[in-house]
Amino acid sequence: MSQIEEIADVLKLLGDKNRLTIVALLNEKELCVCEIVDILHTSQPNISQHMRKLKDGGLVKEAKRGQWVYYSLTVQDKPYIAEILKQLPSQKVKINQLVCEENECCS
Amino acid sequence: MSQIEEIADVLKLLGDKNRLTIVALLNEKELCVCEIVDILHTSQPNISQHMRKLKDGGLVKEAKRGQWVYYSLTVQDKPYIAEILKQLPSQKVKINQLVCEENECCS
DNA sequence: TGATTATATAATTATTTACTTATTAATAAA
DNA sequence: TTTATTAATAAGTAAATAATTATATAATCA
Repeated sequence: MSQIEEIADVLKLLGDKNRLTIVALLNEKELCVCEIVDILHTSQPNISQHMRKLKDGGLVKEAKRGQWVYYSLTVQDKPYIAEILKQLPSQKVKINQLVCEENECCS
Repeated sequence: MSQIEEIADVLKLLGDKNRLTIVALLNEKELCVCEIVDILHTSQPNISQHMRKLKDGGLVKEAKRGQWVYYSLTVQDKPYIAEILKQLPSQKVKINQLVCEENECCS
């Protein structure tokens, strides 16, 4: 695959509102699937499938701990993604809301 | 539309091999439709439709001169696109090949 | 004027995509 | 061991997308 094609595929991954929001969230801290489901208000299988695409595209990695799977960004090798992340609004509020509902998920 | 949604839409535009190549080409110099058709080896309507999407997304502008329509980039307001352009391989060779076949198109 | 060239638009098709629902697997807790 | 909880997978569906083919518009030129 050509270099342009590879970059186009990465941008296609980020060209989806839900996936771009997930990446913005993970830019604040690693999160487990159920936390992302909570924040994005969509179904667990939907998020699970988005995470697989992001993983296949090399943008995130997973770490299983207990019954939870935590995802984190692996975009250090792609400087243009850092620039995109700078443009995205802070997700701190959403992350903090999670902490306030600790008994709901992943606590 | 949210800020994340707007950026996702731009990235979706760039997340197509043909459109990303067009943007890389226009980063070298403005081009008319028939030149882009020549370089990308696809049909004129196909390119025309990609150009409309890029225009609707605010990434290019058009300038009609004679029977030709020249397109150029309008991405000054989006710094993250500059960073993406830096990662793309140079299109100078393709542009120069165009010049060598001057009697074919847009000459 | 009529022919040619450049581009856009319309309609169609095939493929891809995001999402839902249902099910499975794995871990943990009662 | 039964019951929850977390996450992944499979199957199905509806919508979006890229490309093709055919046609229309507009400018230039003989």
